[in-house]
Amino acid sequence: MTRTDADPRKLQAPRLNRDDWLDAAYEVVAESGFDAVRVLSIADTLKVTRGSFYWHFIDHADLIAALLQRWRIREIEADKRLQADATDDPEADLVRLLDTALAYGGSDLKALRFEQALRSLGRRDPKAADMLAEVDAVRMAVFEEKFRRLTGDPRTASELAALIYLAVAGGLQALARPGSDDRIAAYLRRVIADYLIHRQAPGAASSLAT
Amino acid sequence: MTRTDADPRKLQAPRLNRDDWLDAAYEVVAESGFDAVRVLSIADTLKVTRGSFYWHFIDHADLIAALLQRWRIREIEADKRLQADATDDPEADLVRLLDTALAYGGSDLKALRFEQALRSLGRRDPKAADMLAEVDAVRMAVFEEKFRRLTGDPRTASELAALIYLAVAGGLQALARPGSDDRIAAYLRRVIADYLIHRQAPGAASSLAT
DNA sequence: ATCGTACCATACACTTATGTATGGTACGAT
DNA sequence: ATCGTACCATACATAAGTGTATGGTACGAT
Repeated sequence: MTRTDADPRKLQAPRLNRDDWLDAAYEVVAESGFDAVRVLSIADTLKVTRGSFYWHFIDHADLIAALLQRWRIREIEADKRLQADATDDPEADLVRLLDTALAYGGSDLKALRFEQALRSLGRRDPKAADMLAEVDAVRMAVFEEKFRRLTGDPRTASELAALIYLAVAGGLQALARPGSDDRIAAYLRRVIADYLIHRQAPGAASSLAT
Repeated sequence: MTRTDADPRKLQAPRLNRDDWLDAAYEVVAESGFDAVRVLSIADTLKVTRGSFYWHFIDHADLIAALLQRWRIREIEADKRLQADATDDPEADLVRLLDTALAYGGSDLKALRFEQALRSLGRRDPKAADMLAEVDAVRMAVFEEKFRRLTGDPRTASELAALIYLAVAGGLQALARPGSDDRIAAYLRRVIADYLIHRQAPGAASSLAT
């Protein structure tokens, strides 16, 4: 009754762990980018002093590294979950994958903003760039597998997967803007479904051979 | 002979002007983002002290604002130049526009990186976001005008223009990565030319009406 | 020749950030 | 009951950055 009220959920638990700090840092990154991650300001929002931080982390770089690692693990596991939901209809799977990808901008906007900040970091930090490349490859592989079962040609499959990934990335960039339109997502969905999944690009593979 | 050698080009001119500072800041932004713009470090690379800076600028915010303004003016003028090169063949114009846009990632990589950093800033700074929206609108209008002459329908034209812009934006994001492939640009060019310019999406406009 | 102005250096005050060292406290285990 | 440990506060040292005030210097104009 004095301090640590035995409430079921931590209401204002004064004691923190490593993940609490990571969560708070995650918010800052999604809001203002990696360069805005300050130990001092996070400590303020957590209602503790920096003494807490230097107990859970060795230094500032440790925080950033842990944040990247946690993102990496979670994203790869999310893709594993997506691949587990496969049916015997690759076409339906592709549409479903596209839906989840495009819903990224609507449902989990914070995660999208974090990833954008991470891509911004990746242009300077090689470690971040490597992680992004790895996660990108894993995600593309999900699309690629569907296309391979759909078309048979592995080369066309990898190219189509890359193209979809690029278009969705560009679309999400726009979707993350305030005042963005649902029509963009709808239009992207339509065009990709019509052209890439159903019709395919005649001679697209050979055009790359040159 | 003592100091200001009358060489045709400024070799190591000790005296600077406002644009020299803007140029140096531009480099920093393209390299490490807006958050890395330090008056002190730029003064070091320019081989002067901060006394020079506070002569040409009133403060740090002034530098950033001037940098944004200069970018804005230049981009709008570049688009005016593009629109001036119009022929009577909107289809050929579109292909040419696409070429210049995709060459963006290859030829002027520094400008692309600057713009990426600017978009990263735009997620926090409303002024930067406004400028980006304005320049985006101007660029899309260039595509839009071609599509309007090509299709006749203004609605389809604006939607096609938006889609091309998104796809190119996503593609450039990937093209800016080290070890990126020319094949991505080639493939994007092909798909957009085939599908959007030549064939068009049947029923694409009506799909957006719902 | 000097005089003003444009440009820069120097020195100071202030703020914000990191990292470290050390002491304090609550809480479960024994 | 006390004891260790996990967690946090406090205090200190240091660094880096901004902004300001003021003095210095080169250079063209007259």
